[in-house]
Amino acid sequence: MEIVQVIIGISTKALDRPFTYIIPKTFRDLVEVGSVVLVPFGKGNTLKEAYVIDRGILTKEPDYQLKEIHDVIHDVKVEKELIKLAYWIHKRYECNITSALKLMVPTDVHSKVKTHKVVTLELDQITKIQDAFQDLEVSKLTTKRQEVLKSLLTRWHEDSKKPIKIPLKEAIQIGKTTHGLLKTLQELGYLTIIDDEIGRDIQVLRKGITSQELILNNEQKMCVDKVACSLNEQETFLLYGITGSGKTEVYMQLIQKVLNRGESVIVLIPEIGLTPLTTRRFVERFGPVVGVQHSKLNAGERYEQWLKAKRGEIQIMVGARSAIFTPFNKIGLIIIDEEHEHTYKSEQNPRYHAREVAIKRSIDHQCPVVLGSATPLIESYHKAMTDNYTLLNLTARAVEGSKRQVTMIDMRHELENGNMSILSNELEQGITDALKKQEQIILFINRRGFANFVSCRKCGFVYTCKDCDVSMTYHANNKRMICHYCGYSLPVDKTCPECGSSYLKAFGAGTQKIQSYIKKTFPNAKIARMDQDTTQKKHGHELILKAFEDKEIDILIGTQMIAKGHDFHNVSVVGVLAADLSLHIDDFRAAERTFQLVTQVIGRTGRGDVNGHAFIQTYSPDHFALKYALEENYIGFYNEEILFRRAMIYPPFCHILQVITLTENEELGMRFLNERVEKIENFVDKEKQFGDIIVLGPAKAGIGRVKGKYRHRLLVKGSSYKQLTNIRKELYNSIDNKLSQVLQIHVDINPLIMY
DNA sequence: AGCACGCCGACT
DNA sequence: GTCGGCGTGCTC
Repeated sequence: MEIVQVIIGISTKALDRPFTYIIPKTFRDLVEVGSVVLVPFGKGNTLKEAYVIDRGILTKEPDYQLKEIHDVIHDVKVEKELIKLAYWIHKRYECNITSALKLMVPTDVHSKVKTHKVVTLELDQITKIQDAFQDLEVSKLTTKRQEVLKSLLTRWHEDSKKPIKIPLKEAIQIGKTTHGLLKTLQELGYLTIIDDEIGRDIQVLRKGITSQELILNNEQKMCVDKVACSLNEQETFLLYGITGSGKTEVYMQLIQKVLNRGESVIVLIPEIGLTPLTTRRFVERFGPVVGVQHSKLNAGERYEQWLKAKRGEIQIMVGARSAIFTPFNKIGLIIIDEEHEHTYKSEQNPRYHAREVAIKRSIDHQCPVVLGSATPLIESYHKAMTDNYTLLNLTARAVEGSKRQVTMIDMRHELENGNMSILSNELEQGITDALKKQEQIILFINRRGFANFVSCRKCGFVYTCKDCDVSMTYHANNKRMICHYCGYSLPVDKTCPECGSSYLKAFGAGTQKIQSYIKKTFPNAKIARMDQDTTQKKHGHELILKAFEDKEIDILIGTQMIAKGHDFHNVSVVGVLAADLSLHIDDFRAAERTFQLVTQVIGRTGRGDVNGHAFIQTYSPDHFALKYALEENYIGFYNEEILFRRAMIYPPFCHILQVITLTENEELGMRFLNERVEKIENFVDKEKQFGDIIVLGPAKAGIGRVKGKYRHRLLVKGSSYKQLTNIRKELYNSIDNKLSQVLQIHVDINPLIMY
């Protein structure tokens, strides 16, 4: 009897093992390793999707009744390489094999959202409708049909001379009608319903002009040549290239070489929503062989991209973290741009790091990996220094021309000189000058909302969230205090809720406050704000960025997201309003993160024809991270930071395991972690060879309470990843069903953000 | 994730 | 006595 081993598509501990099913005769030719099948499961025989991981012949009769495969999803199959990869992820990141396998298949494969139907009205159809309205006797338009067509026509702009396109669902809504009626109208020739295979996002991207290869400078040529030499083998390159050194062109010429060999390329970028320009450049160069994968695609669009990659209809996949699982037959190159970005590490199970997965896949495909950054992760640069990665340098600007100047402003002096405002005199003058010359300005503040916290100057009362241990942020647009951790909000009072005095005052500045201040100071400037609050809508990012690019905005104020690799040519002034904000956080990466951020912001200016000037406002001008960022000296920063990492034993000199417990009972979390520490110490003693384990904590986490749950943290440092894996296993095993109801844990090895 | 079994309290 | 609450355990 022919049988298969399958993994049931339910991510739970109890089902984290193979189950055996019989292959019915009808499916003999269809079922293979990697097939996705539907099987009856459990007492109720509910149909579940399952992944075939093995196929064979039944040798001995089991003591339970075998069931048969119910159906095969024949257009979906997971390649053997990716099944192996799932097992690797399962083992390395300690997640259910099911959730690892699910990474390999686009989500909702079976929800049948494979195509996206669109109602279109071509220009001649619109004319036909209009004629029909003139002569209702001859046309077969019932009142209902007329109404539907009329409502659809409201989407038409006469002067645009473009046909209408409306997603079917939307058309049904606006026409207050049904699919059936629209079909009738199609038969009568008033409209067309088509399968829009690819989402609109991608079509917009495709409309670009094609671009030509640029001429490389010597450094760039050397980079291309070096990587091109290893196209037949696994090698990891770290491409350290300062902003404006032309990394993207290096990527593109390498991609061309790989395409010429008939192989495929995966390009990872941190978050596509933030960098539509980068994506567009790939599409403009390589046209229809480029696929795009990101979080804003719907299930159908994602599935389409996945299939195209599988069928070889596309050869380049540009995407965020999850694009690393693109099912290409033969990968010839993997590129990870801005490799230091923390978005490459998944914050949910499976907590994989795309760089690690990339290197794993490159071994299977025997191809190079290129990690690119202007501010490589300290760990990565260290790997390059110790010959684990091959270092490639781009130290010269690819396009000579504009220059930039960087000024650090000591805000303590501003205060001494009587300037109490958020802007230093120098930066204010810089903005004034830039506005005069019709050049653009970017102001960066790493905090959204209006003010950091609101407090009473009489009694010291501070608005804090009722469920989280954090102060709440004032949002001016709706005059409410908002908790940025759970979203809880309160209307703000005129008087102190504690002592009734009228001395409530907002301290610290967020994007909103800066915006209102700038508006007052520069009343004639066009100002926009870009942060989580203004970009929630689907195309929020693109709209603001586009408006800025089209010079409809003079001053752009924003958080992190404006610091990413945008390429604006008319920006002459950038200001970091409070460079200290990220410096004093409780994380060993504070200095590194500040360096990255300031470097990135500085890199936003002086990109085109206009000379740039970056202003860095700080209360700690002597901090080494800021000093080196100002000098645009990564190597200097690395050399100093690596000493600190070595002395204090932090990555790359150890691995870190972080345990966060969430409990409603404050003591429980602490008690649990203390018990674990005892266990870990015993455990380590027994296996003397891993004697370098260092336990920090347990202690209340930096943010001690979120959404009403107490958070405790334990850190375990050690040189052996495997040993930390063992500790992680022990942690998971120490929680039974009962305990898991009152205590949740999050365990992560080498997290990029600690809190 | 479901579904059934089983052990308790509340009610006809 | 019976109905139904959900804690516990199993699923090829």
